[in-house]
Amino acid sequence: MPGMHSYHHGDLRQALIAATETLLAEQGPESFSLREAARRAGVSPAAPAHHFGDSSGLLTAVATQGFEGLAQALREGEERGGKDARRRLREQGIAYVQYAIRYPGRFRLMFSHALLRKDPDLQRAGNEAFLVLENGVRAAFAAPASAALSPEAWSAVLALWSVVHGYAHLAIAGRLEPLQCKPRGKAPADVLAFLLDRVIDGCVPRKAKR
Amino acid sequence: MPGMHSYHHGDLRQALIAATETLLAEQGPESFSLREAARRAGVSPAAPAHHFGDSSGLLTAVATQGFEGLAQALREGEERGGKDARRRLREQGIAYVQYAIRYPGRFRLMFSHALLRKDPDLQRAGNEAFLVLENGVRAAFAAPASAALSPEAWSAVLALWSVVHGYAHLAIAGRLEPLQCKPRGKAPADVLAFLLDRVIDGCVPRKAKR
DNA sequence: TGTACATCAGTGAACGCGCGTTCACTGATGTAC
DNA sequence: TGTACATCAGTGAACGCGCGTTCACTGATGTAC
Repeated sequence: MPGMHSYHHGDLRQALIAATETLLAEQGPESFSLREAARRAGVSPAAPAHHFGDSSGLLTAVATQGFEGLAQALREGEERGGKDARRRLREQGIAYVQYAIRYPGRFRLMFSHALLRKDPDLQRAGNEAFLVLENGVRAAFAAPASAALSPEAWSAVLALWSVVHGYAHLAIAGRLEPLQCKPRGKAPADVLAFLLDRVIDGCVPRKAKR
Repeated sequence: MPGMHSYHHGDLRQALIAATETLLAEQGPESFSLREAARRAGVSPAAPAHHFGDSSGLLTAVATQGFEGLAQALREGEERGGKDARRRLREQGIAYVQYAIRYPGRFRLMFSHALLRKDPDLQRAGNEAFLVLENGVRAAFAAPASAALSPEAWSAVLALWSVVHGYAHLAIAGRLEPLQCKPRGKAPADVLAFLLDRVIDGCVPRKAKR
């Protein structure tokens, strides 16, 4: 019954995840505390243990959802790129950076190895996101779905991941703000798009053989 | 007099910085504690306050030295590249990643905005490192030292910084290990060099007009 | 050269704090008969 | 439909911990005369 105060919460699991997201958005993963999350969810400090074991269990669940959301964002971005494989890669890259900037705390948590458990769900979600990129490059190299990628294709995967990951971190850390006045007359979004096109130029063949 | 136990330490300031470096190497910046640093330096918990004010003061001093070391490493790397401007850029990028991998805790601290003070020395040291990259790109574009860089050149600066920064973070976070078996027959160092060359191909003109 | 004194780096005890986790418990829910 | 009981989500008080910072102090150093 909604609105009722009851001894049992109903969906404390999701409520704790939501509270954690709020905390991450406010202060980042380093200063997260299990007690504060419980407080935000209106529940005693011992309650989370029933659902997540300990602090890292809750954070791992949040990071897992984070990777699922990232994979989804990448797929949507890719779709926005239309039919051209290289254009699809560019849009996927933009989506990666936008996701990181929109959810900086969540994004940083997702790569904060020390705070997370080794967990099969987390691993799966991480791989899922990575596969979107890998398949995007696969398409751009016109490589068959089952075969191993060529060293050049792997290099493209790594370069693209590195460049969006680095750009995202620099943006989140506020390192790009002092530079944004320098390339005059370009909106920040255009800067990233142009930059990605240059990297793709260098790493992905313009004409894939069919 | 060396070896003497004396009421005054002699060079507590550097000793605390050294102790902090040890802690950073062991556990990363998140779990740094001022008390532990004092303990390692063999000094009471209140002593650091005399030299650094508070915790963030000490960390800021360490980060400042870190940026100075990075700038130095970039210059040395660049030198290793010989005369060709594009080759120099590549070696500079390799040096960036190597520095991050060699000192992961220090490197992460340097970009942990929340732990550091706004400090003119820190700012200066950060700019110094950035200028090494900017000047490297300037040379590759054959741009005069005083003029503003073209949008294309700025894009190259951003792309190169992003790619090495992202690669470094992914490597530190252990995200690249599972991939290292995939591009068969390439040593990790060669992978990075090849990747950087591709990015430089895309961003930096092959023939600079003189 | 000797003495008085200011300076200030380092002491160590104490403060209050928020934390993660434990524990015996309580009370709502759902199932077996 | 009603009753007994097992289950288990959530309570709230308590634990011990390490932390950053404060405070009045102490003792070595260096300078003025």
